[in-house]
Amino acid sequence: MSTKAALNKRWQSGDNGLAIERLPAKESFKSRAYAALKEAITNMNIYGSDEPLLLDERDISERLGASRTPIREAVAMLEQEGLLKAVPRRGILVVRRTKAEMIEMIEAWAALESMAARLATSRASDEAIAELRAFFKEFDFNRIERERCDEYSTANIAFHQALIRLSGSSLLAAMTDNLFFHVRAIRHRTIFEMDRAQRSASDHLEIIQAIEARDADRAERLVRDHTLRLARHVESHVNLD
Amino acid sequence: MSTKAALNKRWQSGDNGLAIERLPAKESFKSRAYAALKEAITNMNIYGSDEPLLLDERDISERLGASRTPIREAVAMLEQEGLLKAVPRRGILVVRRTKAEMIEMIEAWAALESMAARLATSRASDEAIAELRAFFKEFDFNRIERERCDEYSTANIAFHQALIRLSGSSLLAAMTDNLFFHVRAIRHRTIFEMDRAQRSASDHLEIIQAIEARDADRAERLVRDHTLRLARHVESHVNLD
DNA sequence: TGCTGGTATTTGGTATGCCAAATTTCGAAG
DNA sequence: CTTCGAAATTTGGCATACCAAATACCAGCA
Repeated sequence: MSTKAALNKRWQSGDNGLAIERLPAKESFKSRAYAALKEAITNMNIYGSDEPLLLDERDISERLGASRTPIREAVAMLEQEGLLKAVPRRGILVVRRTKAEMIEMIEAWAALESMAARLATSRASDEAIAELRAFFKEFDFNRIERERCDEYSTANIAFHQALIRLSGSSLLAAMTDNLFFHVRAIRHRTIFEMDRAQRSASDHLEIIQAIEARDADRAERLVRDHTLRLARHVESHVNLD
Repeated sequence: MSTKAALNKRWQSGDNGLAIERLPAKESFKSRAYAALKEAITNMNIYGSDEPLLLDERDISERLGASRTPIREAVAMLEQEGLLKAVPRRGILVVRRTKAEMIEMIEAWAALESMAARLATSRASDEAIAELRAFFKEFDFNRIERERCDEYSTANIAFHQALIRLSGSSLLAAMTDNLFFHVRAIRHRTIFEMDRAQRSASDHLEIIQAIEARDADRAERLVRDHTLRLARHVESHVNLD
């Protein structure tokens, strides 16, 4: 290979075993705006009122100290993610999910997490599963009593996330994280209802036992039914729209 | 309500029974660029070579007859979707999935479609299921022989999409569509291998029968195993990376 | 007082231009 | 002929300006 040719493909596959990555390169305004907006939306009580929640590009760009361009790119990403919706000449509004959509999300969650449980039974190490059990101990009813339900809900989801990570599939983790984001958004309105359906510590214990026993079918079924039960609960007890 | 107050909430809920929608409002360059780029990427033989596939903002904006701004927003969306990756001072490259990622996608697909099958058994009408069977007839082995495998693969995926739509969940449909996009991308390289694992018409027939019999557990299991079989096949017979 | 029409303002969409980082070019040195 | 490095070029990130559509405001009329 001539020198010239070598130069021309300088970074096409420079894989010579050297395990170094491109250095962090301070993240762009676009990325920072994306993170800031997502964070802001997360901490927003989306379902607290019925008024349309709308943002203003110029206001955001001012507050973040950047021009509108990177903000608009961040908004485009969040729009793709389904969190925002830019309406021409109106504003950028935070999307509210309907009850039907929320139920679909919980069903998708049930699908993904039950698959994760199945995969975990054949892939997770005993040690990793043990960590799950240790994690589970934190879901002590005593804690539930004395801590804010809001925090408990967060911890509850963390348990499910830990379970999903046992599958070793980063895709299942990513997909459910996105679903959890939306489901968590209605916690302000439905925290009490949802927790009642979700905090069945016995369910969690059974799930862990099934995974420990490497019983794929049982683990999958328990997780699926556990989450589908939440879906049915939301269907009959939660009021959105 | 005063006139002023009425004006202030003019479009919050102007629902007075008049069944007219906001007129189409010609889609923005951003949307068109997004569609055009996605279309282009779809028709691209992503795994046909090992060279990095990179795009150029200025070139694209020229060819689409728009400025770089809307193109950049479209790219940001496709980046969020995982199809592109903009690398500063390098270019916008089309993301290639590793074999491990591809397997994770097929597993997620198995999770979502098996849930769809379960839901379909309790929600789909007999008529809708019948349509599925009619659709299935197109998957005649004779056709397989005489048509291009490429087209067959597309039709095969269409069958799975039809099944998923039976669930009535547009979310499951959307999530799997996205997965199918990626899985289809490697068809050029692995079409023969993948079809061998997927074209088991008998599997499809059994699935339909299970749904017709409203046997949720069986339908779910058949769909799951059918797709997980593809995952294992890809794992052992497909060469990526 | 209440409604109407016109005007000023707001707001997202798009085009342009500049900048810094990274690459490529290319000529001089060895 | 290879190597080296500085200049020229390329390329994405960002800021700014302008536009058209839609809204908000307000004067004027009934």
